Amino acid sequence: MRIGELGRETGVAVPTIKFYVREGLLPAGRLTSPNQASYDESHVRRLRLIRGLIDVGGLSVAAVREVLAAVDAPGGAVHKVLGAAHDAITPVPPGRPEGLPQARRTVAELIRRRGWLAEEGHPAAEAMAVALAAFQDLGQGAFVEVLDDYADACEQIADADLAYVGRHADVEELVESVVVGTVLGDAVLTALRRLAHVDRSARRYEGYGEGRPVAGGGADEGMEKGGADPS
Amino acid sequence: MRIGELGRETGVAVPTIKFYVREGLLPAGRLTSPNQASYDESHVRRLRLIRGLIDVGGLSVAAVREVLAAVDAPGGAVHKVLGAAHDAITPVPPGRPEGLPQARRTVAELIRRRGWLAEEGHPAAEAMAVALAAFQDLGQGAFVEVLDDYADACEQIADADLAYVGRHADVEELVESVVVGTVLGDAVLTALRRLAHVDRSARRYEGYGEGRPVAGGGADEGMEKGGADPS
DNA sequence: AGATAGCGGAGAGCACCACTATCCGTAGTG
DNA sequence: CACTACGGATAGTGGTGCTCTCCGCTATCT
Repeated sequence: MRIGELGRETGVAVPTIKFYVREGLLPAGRLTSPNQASYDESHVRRLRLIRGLIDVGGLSVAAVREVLAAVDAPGGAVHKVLGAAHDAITPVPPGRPEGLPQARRTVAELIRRRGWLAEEGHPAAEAMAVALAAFQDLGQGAFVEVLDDYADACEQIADADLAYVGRHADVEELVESVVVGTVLGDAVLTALRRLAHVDRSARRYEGYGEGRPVAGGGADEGMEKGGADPS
Repeated sequence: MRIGELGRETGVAVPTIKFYVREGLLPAGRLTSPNQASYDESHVRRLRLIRGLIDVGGLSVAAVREVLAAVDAPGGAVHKVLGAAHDAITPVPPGRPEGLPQARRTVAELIRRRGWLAEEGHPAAEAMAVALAAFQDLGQGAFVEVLDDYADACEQIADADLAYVGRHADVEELVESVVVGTVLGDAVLTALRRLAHVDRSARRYEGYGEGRPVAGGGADEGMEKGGADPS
């Protein structure tokens, strides 16, 4: 397969593919002549992953490069590889609010209370501390009172994620599913949270019946979970 | 208070404040002379909100403008105002994957199965469909099997959020707490999910004890939830 | 054999975004 | 009365994510 076909296959413009190769996101094709190269299914797969991380996950090109480096790393202990991938994924927002040290203590306390095996200085902990400090700055300091509800929910989600991800025998495949599950899973999770908000808000502030009852408007499709067939 | 003090108070550079005023994010100060204006606490508050949404929430300036427009809207029914704020917040990623129609059906089916009072075409539903289609494209179509676990968790979270937000009597205050809770809450939620992943992964792939036991390294702070004092 | 389309590689260019710098004339301040 | 800070406006900056252009070459069609 040549670059044009790769582009058609994935819906990515050819100059963009070249750009990704230059940027080290996508391996170059195998040269068959000094100026002809061939690409295979692994390129298609990798390119789709790149686009997914960028478009849906909202990652920057630089972040994608880091994530892919972690995915491709020779990989010692599974936990380490996953940790590296995780770190590459987790962004820590800028801004240094007033109450950061206090927020860090709140996070450390939460981790302790939960008995979580996580280091205090983990990027995610720092990101969370920044977010909590922002709540504080905005006069919403009481938000910490719902943290345990959030933590409960996150434990459930993490268990579900682990079970899902645990199916993969091959380590490389596992790492990729973790990356995808984490990054795209965030998108799904926030969208679901919005939908749940809409529902709860409708029930509370309308009168249980005013919102259009939903669905059923298009076709009588009876799709169950897991129904979509892979391409 | 003049612009310099406003800047010092919030940690935002004066030219940046001017920029926000030009962009319509922040109302101009009250002119006391043709070329002197005074700012008050509402400006401080609004500016902090803007920075929170941009830095922690990752919103663009344009998105912040929309959100604030919704917050400031004269507001009829509470549910409508919240809906407007919600829509302004929810981004729909670009990219049109192959399986989008199928993914939309999956989402509609989920909403129906859950009995959620949400419209099928809601931005969040669309965002979720895009994310699910991306999973499909990446060969992770089986992810739909954990959707109900995610939905369970989101219902709990939404209930906690509603209870938290429901304290506010004043409508404007309520809307702002919804905006903050939604945008910054996303940041907290994804960070917590990461931490839960780290914990579960450590328990599974290490041996329950290898990870550093966490916390306790800094001081013997005994902070309980809700402890941070507002500034 | 010749025409035509596509290719690999590399550099320059472009559009957008979120600021940031500069300038002007004026206002408040020690 | 010097001096800093201000409001308002315009122009410029740095980073990001592509996109364009050019080159000589190759594969394919007729």
